[in-house]
Amino acid sequence: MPELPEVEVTARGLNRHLPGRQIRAVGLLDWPRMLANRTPEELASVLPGQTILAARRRGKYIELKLDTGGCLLFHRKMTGNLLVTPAGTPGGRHAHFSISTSGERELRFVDPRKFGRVYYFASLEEEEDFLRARIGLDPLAELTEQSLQSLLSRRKGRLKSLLLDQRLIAGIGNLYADEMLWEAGLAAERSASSLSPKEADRLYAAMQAVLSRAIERRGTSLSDHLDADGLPGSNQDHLNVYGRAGQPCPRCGVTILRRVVAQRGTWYCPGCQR
DNA sequence: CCACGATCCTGCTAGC
DNA sequence: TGCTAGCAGGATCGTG
Repeated sequence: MPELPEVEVTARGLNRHLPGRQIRAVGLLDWPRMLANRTPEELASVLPGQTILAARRRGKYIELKLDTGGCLLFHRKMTGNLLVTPAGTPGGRHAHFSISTSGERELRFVDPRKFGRVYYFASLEEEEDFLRARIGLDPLAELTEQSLQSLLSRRKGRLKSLLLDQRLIAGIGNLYADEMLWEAGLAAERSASSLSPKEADRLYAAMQAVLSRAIERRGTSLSDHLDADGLPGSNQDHLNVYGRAGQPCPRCGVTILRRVVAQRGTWYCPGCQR
């Protein structure tokens, strides 16, 4: 599932390929539900002629800024990939949206599970209103030890629920939540407000380390993630707990367990997570 | 405020 | 071997 590192890697790739390219046409609209706030006809009439200025990550969303002041926004959800290919490359049966651009390129949204979504906003204000209601602080660019402390202290629910709540901290999903909780030696079902200042700082450091290492490894490709060039990452070879039930904890050797916390499969080490 | 369940989808896998 | 039922999960919405 694409989380912050996977989305960041993809956004960087798109930002190498797309700025300066002009949209020629919209194609492959076989799954209209993928267009969350526009009809296929609206997109086909408004996009051609617009030039892509830049790509960047917003939480788990990818934003393509356009020269008319609007933007496209993508959410990959579980199995979506955004790929840049030469024009005319066969799409495969799971490509549900594409735009062709100048320079004989094509941007494709490939998503077997069809959960992914595409938004078009005519102005950045419109986009900001949308995002403001959905994404909070960026864990790498905006969150500080102090702001994490403050979020934790105001929240009585489970620690893992807080990490997964995009309105508070934007970008962490199930896999990296488990990995950073393991790194910090904290149990997922702890009440967020029960963390000591020392534990909160440990969580902050773990968050920075886990996310930035995963970006360096170009993301976790357990099943679906590919970068904009169609290449997998390598972080799946460096997971400590996620998906490793029955195997020994790399830190203390105790057997890793799986249970459900906050409605999500949760892998943890009962030996070193308290 | 918080927990829990349902929904959307299809590929994969556990189990018969 | 072949089939099927059930699981997985990000975001959102509804209920307790």
